[in-house]
Amino acid sequence: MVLQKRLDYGFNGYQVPPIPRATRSVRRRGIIRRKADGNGTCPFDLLATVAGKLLGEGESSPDSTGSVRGKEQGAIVKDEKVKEAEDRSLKEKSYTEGCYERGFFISELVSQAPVVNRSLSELPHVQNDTISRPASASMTSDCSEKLLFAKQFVNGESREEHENFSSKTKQEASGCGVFSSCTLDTENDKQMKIELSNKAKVSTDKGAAISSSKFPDIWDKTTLVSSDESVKLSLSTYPAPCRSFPVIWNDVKLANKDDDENSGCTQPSTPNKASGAAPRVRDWPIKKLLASKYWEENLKSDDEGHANSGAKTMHVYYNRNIGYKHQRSQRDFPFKKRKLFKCGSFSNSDGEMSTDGISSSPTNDLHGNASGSSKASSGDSAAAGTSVFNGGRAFLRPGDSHVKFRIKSFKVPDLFVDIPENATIGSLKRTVMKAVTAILGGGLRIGVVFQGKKVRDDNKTLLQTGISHDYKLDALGFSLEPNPVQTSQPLGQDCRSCVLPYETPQPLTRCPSPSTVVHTGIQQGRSDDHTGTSLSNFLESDHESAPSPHYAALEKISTNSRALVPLTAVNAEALSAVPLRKPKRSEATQRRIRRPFSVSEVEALVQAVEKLGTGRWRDVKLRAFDNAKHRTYVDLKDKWKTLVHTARISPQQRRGEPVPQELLDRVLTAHAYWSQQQAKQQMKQPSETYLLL
DNA sequence: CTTAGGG
DNA sequence: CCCTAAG
Repeated sequence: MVLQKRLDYGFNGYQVPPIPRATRSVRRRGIIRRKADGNGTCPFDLLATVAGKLLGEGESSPDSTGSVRGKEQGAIVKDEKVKEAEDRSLKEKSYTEGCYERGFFISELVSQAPVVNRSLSELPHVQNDTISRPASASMTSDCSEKLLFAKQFVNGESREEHENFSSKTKQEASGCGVFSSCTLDTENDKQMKIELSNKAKVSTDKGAAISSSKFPDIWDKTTLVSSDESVKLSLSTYPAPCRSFPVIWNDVKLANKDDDENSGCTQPSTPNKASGAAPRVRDWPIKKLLASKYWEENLKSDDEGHANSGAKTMHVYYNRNIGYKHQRSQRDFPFKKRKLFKCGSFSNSDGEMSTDGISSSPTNDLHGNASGSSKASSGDSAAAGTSVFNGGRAFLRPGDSHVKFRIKSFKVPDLFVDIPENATIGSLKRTVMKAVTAILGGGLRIGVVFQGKKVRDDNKTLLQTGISHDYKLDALGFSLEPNPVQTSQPLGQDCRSCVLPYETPQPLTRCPSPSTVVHTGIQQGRSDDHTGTSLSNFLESDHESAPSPHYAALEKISTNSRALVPLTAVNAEALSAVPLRKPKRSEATQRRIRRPFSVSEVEALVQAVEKLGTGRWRDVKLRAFDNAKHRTYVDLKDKWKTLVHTARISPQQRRGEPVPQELLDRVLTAHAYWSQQQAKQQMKQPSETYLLL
């Protein structure tokens, strides 16, 4: 019936001429303008009406009658106002929260020669996850990387404790969690016991001989100053040669908990900006630019120390490898990539091991450092990135020649977890699990340190090494190191590519030092992102979809595992100081979830397009999907595109929820009609312009 | 911000 | 769906 009716009208019914584009303000009142859309002259209106009656749907085409039309308009107009207001508030809120959630992560990577890229996807254990993560984790072999963990100081009380992470840094709750130093502890305190015969060989990788010193640090500290708010970022960096994989999980520390009373971070809703009102999104670009300027300048001039004059200071984790003394100049090879997730630093020189990792457990370690908290230890030990064993203990078994080791726990490499704020706890767990699994699965190998020295010779027996049943208990240690990349490493360089759970390599616009790259990442809620881009994403994120207690998640985890240390969030100002990063879709920017159009939606879309044409998606959106926040006009446009395509292909080739042929026919019909209209318009336009000229 | 298209 | 060039 319907079809028949339509045929009756043919295309002659398409009388609705495209409405000339109006200015935005006018457009806002689009509904009014729509009045001009032929009073029911549109064949589709009639069709709809007829169809509606036939189907008993009542009024399926409000536009068919003036009265109904009027109602609709009024309603829409009103709704729009409300909506706009709501949107505004929503956006603002989002923005605020976004700033809050944002983490700040800067890493610099300098690489050299052979580049070995390794993407997570290559790792069997790592699968696409719900968390947004960098496209691919890539690492350069033989590279050194700098990583800057920025911590934000809220009240200018930052202390220049370069070596102390646990300084009273003000943190903000951020979506990013830096797991610094989380001991992988076997559940229930089970311990790993390894029993080896004295003849067993110590297996270590010899190749790892490149010294980190090869990549002198170019700048240890830098200060970032955000232009408008005088926020300063004191950044410290440490070289992180790939060869060493930092295995560190600091105790989880919830962003604001201990030292953040002032930051008010715990309350997401409280903007942490000193300036007060959150900057408008539009200001971003400018701010970013300005900030970048400062940034660069500061990088150059602030090598020696942070100019800590700003009221607010971004503190950065400072990781310095011990014995790292080379000149920066040596480090000017082109960098290849940077990633959000930094490959931890690890002292390369043999002796350094001993000073590095410290077990988070109070237990006396081999090093006897017994540094109280892991956190402190990680902070204290310059090579924070270091991974080290802890609790290595030997059991002596008088009778035999076997040596028993009790490895209480291994530290895990730094992990950068970026997860939408509304992700579930479960997904967070999975995310962390995957990251850990990825690392443990293939990216690690064991290093052996004996009496403060790294035992490189895999062929030596324990006995030869001195690890006998009567060796000093505290002399042996193990470390987790990045696994060398099997495939590439022709030169035998020992810079193992790090397995990066999350990556964020990106061409930097430019860096102060030729070889240095500062990579920053800012986390974004739900829509993640480490960049400004994310902000917009964040704002646009669909709050309806899956809101989840982000903080709660962090809290919970931290409480349970004490492994979460949210990356210091950066406030708006701080964010603005993160310019070096090309807004290229940040890691965090996760793709919106796919939401197949339902038949009813298609119906609505078709109907709207029949009436409005194919060039007014915004109006289509307003008309038919005004309350479907997740459907943007671009989405509608895309859907129409696919619909047209679908209608043209054979039913067998179609996938997904089948769309009624009837609708597809209408699609083709309407598409053909409007295409023709468009063509006509184009024909006319030129001539008119021509005439005018 | 919207459109229009390519990816 | 995303990304972007254009307008």
